[in-house]
Amino acid sequence: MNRPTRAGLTGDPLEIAPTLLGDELVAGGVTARIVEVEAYCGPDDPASHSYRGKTKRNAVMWGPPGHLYVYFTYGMHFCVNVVCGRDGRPGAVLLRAAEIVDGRDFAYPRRRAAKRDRDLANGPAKLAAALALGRDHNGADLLDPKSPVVLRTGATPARISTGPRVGIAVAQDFPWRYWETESSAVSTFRLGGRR
DNA sequence: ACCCCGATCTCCT
DNA sequence: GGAGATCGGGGTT
Repeated sequence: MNRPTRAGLTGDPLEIAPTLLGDELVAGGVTARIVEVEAYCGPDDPASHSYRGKTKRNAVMWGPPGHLYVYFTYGMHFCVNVVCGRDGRPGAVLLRAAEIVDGRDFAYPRRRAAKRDRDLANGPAKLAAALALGRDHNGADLLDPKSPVVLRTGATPARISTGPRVGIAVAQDFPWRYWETESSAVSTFRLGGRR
């Protein structure tokens, strides 16, 4: 089992994001092969939680790369990001979708609405739910084998597509979303409203 | 105290 | 495949 390096996760989120495709996130008895991600570029990116500076909520993004940034949304869901900023600058890659390659028996009961394998983690909050990730995992070191959630390297997909990020109303011109072209487990696209 | 934000589910077509 | 309902928390005033 290959583990990513801290250096390999340090840099411009736009460069790190596609390299995470094909990697595996392991938690809660489930292994998820990442098939869709989005880059969030800190102070340069109005859609990033870190755009307006450091707060208690987003502090993890200023920490070392390779840690998990977990945020709560819609009053009932969590989404997870891999921190990747260089020199204490905030940056992160949102993990949007994955294929469950191991531990389906754990994932299904956590994803009551999932009818088929590809529904288990074809969205950021679904991914978090399938792996039972939540508040407690915020700040976890993905490179520490003792961590409750770890990352493994996997083969980068042969074909990668890019496009606008999902559901955000700013910076829509930037193709900062990356996905494995032929994966059936990518999320459904929505353009953000407003503004 | 207020306003803004967003992912998923359940129907329905 | 699409539309509408659902909810709690973060940040700022």
